[in-house]
Formats: sequence, C-alpha cells, structure tokens
Amino acid sequence: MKIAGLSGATGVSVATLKYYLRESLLHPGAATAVNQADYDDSHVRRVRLIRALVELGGLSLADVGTVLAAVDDDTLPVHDAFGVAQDAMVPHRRPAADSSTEADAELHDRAMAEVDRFVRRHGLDVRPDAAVRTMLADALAALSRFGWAEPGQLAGAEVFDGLVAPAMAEAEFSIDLVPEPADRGEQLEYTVVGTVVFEVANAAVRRMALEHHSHRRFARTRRR
Amino acid sequence: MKIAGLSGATGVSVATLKYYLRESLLHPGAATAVNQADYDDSHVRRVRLIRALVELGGLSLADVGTVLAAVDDDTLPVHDAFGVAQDAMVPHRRPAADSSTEADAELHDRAMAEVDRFVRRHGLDVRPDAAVRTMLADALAALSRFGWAEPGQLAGAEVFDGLVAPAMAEAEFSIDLVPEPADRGEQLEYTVVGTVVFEVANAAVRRMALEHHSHRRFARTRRR
DNA sequence: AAGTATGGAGAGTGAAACTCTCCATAACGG
DNA sequence: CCGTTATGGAGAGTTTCACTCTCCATACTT
Repeated sequence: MKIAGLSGATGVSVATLKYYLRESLLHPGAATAVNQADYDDSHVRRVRLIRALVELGGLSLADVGTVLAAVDDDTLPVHDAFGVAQDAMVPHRRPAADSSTEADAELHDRAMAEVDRFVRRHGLDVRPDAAVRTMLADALAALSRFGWAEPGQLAGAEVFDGLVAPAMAEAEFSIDLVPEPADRGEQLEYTVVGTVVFEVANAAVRRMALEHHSHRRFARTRRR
Repeated sequence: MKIAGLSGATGVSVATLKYYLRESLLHPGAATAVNQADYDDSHVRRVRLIRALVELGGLSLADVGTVLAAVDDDTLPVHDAFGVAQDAMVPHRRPAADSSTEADAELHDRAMAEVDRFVRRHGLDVRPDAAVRTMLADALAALSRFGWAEPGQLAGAEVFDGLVAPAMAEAEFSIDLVPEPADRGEQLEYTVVGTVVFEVANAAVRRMALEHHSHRRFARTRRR
C-alpha cells in the first residue's frame, strides 16, 4: 500500500501523512525504491490512533508523540508505559505561573494536599507524581474560587467522594476488556484508546444526564 | 477598582483584560472619565468564569463568547440558555469533513442512529439536535474503528449502558447544588462552572481508578 | 510638576498544525 | 516507450488562536 492508499484508508490527507512521517509520529514504510515505500495495517492503525488521540482526546501532537514513544518503547514495562501515557494525556495547565496571584498559588498547594488526602482516604494506588493529581487539584481550586466553600477557603475533596465508586467499577470493567494474550503494543493501544474514548463517552453521558435533570428543574414550559 | 486591581484580583494581565474587553467577553467598567473606569465584583467573577472555561474546560474564546452570550441574554429561559451553553461546551469535530472517507461518514451516521436508540432506551430528556449526541457518536465510532466490534461493524451503544446510572445520580446531585433563590445569571453560572469542573474532576478520578486497576493487572513487580 | 496608570485601538508575536511547492525518480496507461 | 501522474523528502508558507506590544491623549498620584 502506497501513501495514497494509506490516505484513502484513514481519511487523512497525503500532505498530513507526510507531515506525521517527518515528525516521526508514524514509522516510515518499507522502502522499495528511493522514492517508494510500502505501508501496511500497522500504519493504518497508527494513524487512527493518532487521530483518535488528537480529535477525541484533544491532545497536541507533541503529547501524542510522548504517548507513542511510551507505547513503542519495548524496554518499558507495561504498567510504566501506562503511567507515561496517562500523564501525557492529562491536559496541562499554566506552564509558567508568573502571572498568577500568590493567593492562587497557595490555593493550589492546599488543593494538592487535599488531593493527597483524598487519594489516601480511598486507598487509591496512584503514583505520588502522577499528573492526574494536579488535574483534580485544579478542579478543586476552581470550585473553591466559585464559592463552593467559604470565601478564601478550599472546598473539601469530599465533594468528589461520590465519583470514586462508579469510577472504580468502570475502570475495572474497561481494564478487563483488554485482551490478555495480546502483545504489549496491543495492550497499550487498547488502554490508551479506552482511556480517551471512555472519557469522552462518559462526559457525553454526564451531560445528557445534566440536561435531563436541568429540564426537570428549570423548565418553565414543556418542550415544544 | 481599576484595571490593575482587576488584574491583581484575578491573576490575569492587564493586556489580556483589555483584549477580553475588546472581544466583549467582559463588560466595560462604569466610566468615570474618558480614560477611567470602575470594575467591580461582577468583573472579577466574570474573568474567573472565563479562565475556568478556558483552562479547565479547554474552550476556545469564541465558544466562551457563545456561552457568555447565552448566560447574559435575559430573554432566554434558563433551560434554553443551559442548552446553548452545553452545546458550546462540546468540543467540535471536523468543521468540514471533505477529507474523510465515505465509509467513515456512513459509520458516523450509523453511530448517530445508535445514539438515538441509546437515548430513547434510557428515557433521557435530551434535545434531538443536542451537540452532545454527536459527542457520544464520535466516541462510539472511534471504538468501532479499533476493533471493539466486528470489523466494519459498529459497536453497540450498550457498552455505554453502565455509564448512565452513575451519571444520572451525579447530575441530580450537582443540579441540586444550584442555589434555588439565586438570580438567573447566578444559576447559569453555577451550572456552567459545575459542568466543566465536575467533568474534569470526574475524568481525573476515572484515571486514578484506571491507574489503580492497571497496577493490579499489569504490574510485574510491586511498586518500589 | 514629574511620573505612572488608564482606556482604546492597531499592529505584532509565537506556537501549533497543517498545507504548498519543488524536485528527482517511479509507476501506469495507451 | 513516452507522456502523465504519483511518490518520498524537505523547506517554506499559511491559518488560526490567544495573546502581547506599542502609541497616544488623558487622568490620577505624590
């Protein structure tokens, strides 16, 4: 399969594929001549993975690169690669916080401590430096800034307690979907895709539920 | 409070605030002279809302503008404004699908039909044209492309069944957090912030759970 | 009175993700 | 077998976004 075929199979333009090759997000095809190469199923799969991460997950190509590097690095144990991928998939906040208030920085620190407590309280096995902790801390800080707690106070992480049980159930379910006898790359691909896809699906269903209840709560007149 | 004060209170630079004013994401302050205006708490709140939407929710400023317009339009009933805001908060996919495959387009159509069935089956009160349907359809289509179903087949939306009950419970809970006697703007602000913040929190907790279970499943050696 | 800050508006910046243009070489169609 | 189209590779250009910078006439501050 030549590049036009790969483009046809994935719906991604040739120019973009060339760009991905240059950025080495995509392995070069098997060269058959100086200006000819052969692409196969693994390339199709890889392109789909990239697109899923970018379009569904909203990752930057740089982060996609990090995820793929972890997936491709055979020396990295599956669980570690999973950690790297997870961290790369967490949307990053303020790379430099020079403009933010001092009070804000302190709020964030306290939020991190609150998250630590949360993790311990629920007995979660999460790396101390996992990016996802920051993610939860950011949510907590934002909540606090909007009066979900006394002014200047931090909202307690207990507001998130109710999220744990369903998340655990769902995580166990999705992890078990990963085919056991599959090879390393396939396992990781499954977990990566699963993380992103189920996150979007979960968000979508949550919003549907929100609309459902908002209707019951706020609708003055019945829907037309 | 002058613009420097607003900047200090929010951690957003003066230049950026001016930019927000120009883009009319922020109402002008009360003018006290030709080059002097007074900003108050409503401005602080608004800036925080913008930042929460942008940083936490990952919305573009254009989408933030749409959300704010719905929040500010007093002629719009609360529930309708909620719908507009929800739609603006859904990440958009491919504005023009000229490059995508025909098979892809068909897959997407079938996914939409599948989502319709899903919504009906669960008795969800969701607008027929709600953007969130597309969101779920995209997730379903992505799942199908990665072999969660027979090749070329669409994964059934039943894979998402398990998400409904927790989402409904959580939605009811968050909707009830909205203060009843509050005014329209405040109600909307709460629901908007709640949507974004709880979405992030939920995603974070899901990932923690995923890491927890991935450890149990994939770890060869115990954590150091 | 000197110095800094303000509102307003235009122009400029930097990152991200493509997209376009070239070129020497290959493949394909008649 | 020869003109047309496609290919791999690489540099340059484009678009969008979210700022950020520069000016300026005025106003506040000390």
